[in-house]
Amino acid sequence: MIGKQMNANTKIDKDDRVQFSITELAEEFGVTSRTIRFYEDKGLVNPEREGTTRIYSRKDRGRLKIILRGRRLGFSLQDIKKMLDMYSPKGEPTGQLTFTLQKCEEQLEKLIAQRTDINEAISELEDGIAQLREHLASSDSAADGCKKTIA
Amino acid sequence: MIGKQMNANTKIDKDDRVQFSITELAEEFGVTSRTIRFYEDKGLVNPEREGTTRIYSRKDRGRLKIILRGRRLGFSLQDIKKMLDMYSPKGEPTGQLTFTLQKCEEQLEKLIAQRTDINEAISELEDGIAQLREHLASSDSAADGCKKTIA
DNA sequence: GTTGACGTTTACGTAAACGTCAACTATATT
DNA sequence: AATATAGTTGACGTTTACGTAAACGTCAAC
Repeated sequence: MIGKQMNANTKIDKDDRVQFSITELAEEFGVTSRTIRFYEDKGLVNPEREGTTRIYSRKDRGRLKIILRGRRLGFSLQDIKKMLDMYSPKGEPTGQLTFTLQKCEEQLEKLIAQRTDINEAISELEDGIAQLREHLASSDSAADGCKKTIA
Repeated sequence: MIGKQMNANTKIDKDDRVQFSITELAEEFGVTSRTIRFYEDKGLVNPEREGTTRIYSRKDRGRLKIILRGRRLGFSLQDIKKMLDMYSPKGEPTGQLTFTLQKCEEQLEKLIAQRTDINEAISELEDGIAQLREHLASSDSAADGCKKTIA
């Protein structure tokens, strides 16, 4: 196995690790190994191989971290791939930074717009709930009022 | 056509209409007619037919309104269907009201959770953007810092 | 020498909410 | 009659991010 220990005097402590197996990373990041392989399919990671088995370096692990953060922030895998791709050839990261910055700003706007929508929806729902409660309180056969609340 | 006028002295003004064509409703609600037919496929509306042509009553129009509001509020078509279904057999709307109320409360919670997530994402993004701007301001070959910001 | 844990590939399945044809019908106008 | 306009059905396509078998390899442990 990769994740245990190489031999008796190679003491390796959790975070100084150099190699990781797919399930280790999967567990660490709370995803399935299928997910990680999927990211590979999409060209987001490229671990070494020992035979057919994937071996992940710390760089790979870092990329995974970035990928998952990107997902949390709502980026598509495509966008994340672009950011990652533009990053790798070192030298002039300005282009990449600009690109990433732009994507971030776009995403920020999207999120703000979403928040606005959600806030409106929340208000509407709160109103609707209040009205539903009224109807339930005075529950006779006030069937018509419902139309005007939610459904 | 249905939407124009029946004859010279049947003057019908926009909102007092009794019948609507599919494209009228589509335009009014900003969806495509395909969408409306899709809702029918899913059992959410059931317009009359004149031959094969769909004729929408004001009730149908009302249902559409509800459907679209439901969508805006983030309900699934399935949920909307249930609310609508439970409503139709008049008599004791209490069950339906309770159901709808419950769904609304669930949805409200979901939305609040979403808002929380989005707010966090927004914060992260704002921080990230700020850092990216810094890096771009002092753009030498500070390629390593990027990892710690976004990508 | 078998068990079990872990790994692999290939490939089809899923969910939601429609979009996009294609091919046809019906009505109305020119 | 021919064209224009609006409507219809049916079926397949789209998107995203994986899930879920199937069928098999590998390696250490018991």
